[in-house]
Amino acid sequence: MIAESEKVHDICFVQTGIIVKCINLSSEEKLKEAAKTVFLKKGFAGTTARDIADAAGMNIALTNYYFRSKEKLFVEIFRDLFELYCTNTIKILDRPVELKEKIIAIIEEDYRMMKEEPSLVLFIMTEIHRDCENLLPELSKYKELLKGKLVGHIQEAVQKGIIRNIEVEHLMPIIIGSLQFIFVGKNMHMKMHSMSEAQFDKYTETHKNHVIGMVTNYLFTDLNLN
Amino acid sequence: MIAESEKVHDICFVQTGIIVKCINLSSEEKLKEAAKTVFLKKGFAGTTARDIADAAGMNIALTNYYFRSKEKLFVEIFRDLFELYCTNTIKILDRPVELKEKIIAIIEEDYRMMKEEPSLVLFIMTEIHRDCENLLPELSKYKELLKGKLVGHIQEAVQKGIIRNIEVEHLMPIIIGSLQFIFVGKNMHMKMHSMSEAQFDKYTETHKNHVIGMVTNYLFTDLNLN
DNA sequence: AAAGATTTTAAATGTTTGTTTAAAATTAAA
DNA sequence: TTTAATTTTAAACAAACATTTAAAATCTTT
Repeated sequence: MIAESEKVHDICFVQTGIIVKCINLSSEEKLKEAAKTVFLKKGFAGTTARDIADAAGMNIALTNYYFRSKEKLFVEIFRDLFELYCTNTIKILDRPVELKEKIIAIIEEDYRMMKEEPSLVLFIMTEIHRDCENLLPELSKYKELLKGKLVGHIQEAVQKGIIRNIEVEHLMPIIIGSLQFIFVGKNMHMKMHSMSEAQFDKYTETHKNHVIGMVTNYLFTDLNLN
Repeated sequence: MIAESEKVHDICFVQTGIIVKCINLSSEEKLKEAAKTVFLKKGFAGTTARDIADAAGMNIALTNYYFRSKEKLFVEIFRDLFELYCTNTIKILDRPVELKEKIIAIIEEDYRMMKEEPSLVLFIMTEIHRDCENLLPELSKYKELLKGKLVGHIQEAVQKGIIRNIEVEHLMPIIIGSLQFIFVGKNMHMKMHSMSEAQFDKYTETHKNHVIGMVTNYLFTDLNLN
């Protein structure tokens, strides 16, 4: 028997050598973390209950004991990840800075998120493609949040003539699409140009800078030319 | 019974007016077409042998009779679809027109292809993510073709000062990324903005025009500003 | 029309799937 | 320390899975 204090998967907050707080990840949490990793890698259809149990180092029955079914566990994880995908952008819109600065910050933050979880976007798109209705019942929440925080700002900027007149539905894809595409096709691009992980990191950073230039150039300059 | 001469999907080898050999490909082709549809919709892991047989209206054993296994059939279909994905772009590069015109033509052609097969890009990215090594053993073929046809043209244009100095590895994603992203996230965007299929068509066309403006603007104008 | 080759079928194969069960092990409460 | 509640386990479950088989049906050749 392993003593409680020796169990792995604890998170300890240490300040100047002293353990301030020590949280023992419960079996339920360990299972969910392991499942998240596997689902992100293999998707819902490609993941078996045994994959999850193996990744967590736990018994095959525990998924159903804690989450009742593979699908219920998946939906829980998907909701978390979709919120991560959406709220990153939304919280930036609250910053009290200029629109151009905001848009650059969105791209930078999006880049940071994808660098941390490169398969997140492909995962979300794949699973929505598979089962849109069940996975996005509350999409309108994010939709309203995003629109509410953008529309006013955009209209004001359009009237002032500092930004191109663009529908809000097109603005976000214009801003984030090109960079997210690179991560969606990560494996293809890596194989295509024979890149290592480190080289891919450099590649995406360069690409991010191209995107910042391209997007701001299009939205904020030469409005009379097109 | 339908007479042999009236059957569709026959391929006949004729030499000096005489039928030397006549192969009826109907069942094999029907099966492959049905499998292509199902794989595009559900992916490899989400598709069962029964899904394919049902879609083709044929017996469950025929996949193995004609293609030996579900995976061999899948690989065959994936190769076809990946070629479709790549060669569309490559053949445009042969046109004897200016670089700017070529890039616009690539976007237009890409748009046409995705309108015809909206789930193609997501399918390719998902499957490469799942099994890159097995699915892309001959990727270098397309890589060389693409680079060979672009590099010279780009370098020349850069020297003439008519295009921004950009690495060829970044050029294609800059051109096609933003628009392909819209189709990768088709279901999400449709649900997000409560669009019908017809409305999505209009949406993508508008987006395509934004992309053309944005890309050409970035690549061909104001080179001194950034 | 008969013989031979090919295609299609229904049934069965063994494996893997998600899930359940009931007992064992562990933890918490008395 | 004993009892009760909870967690973990190994085993079993039916259903679904890809694939195979051998017979039936169809087509081609003679």
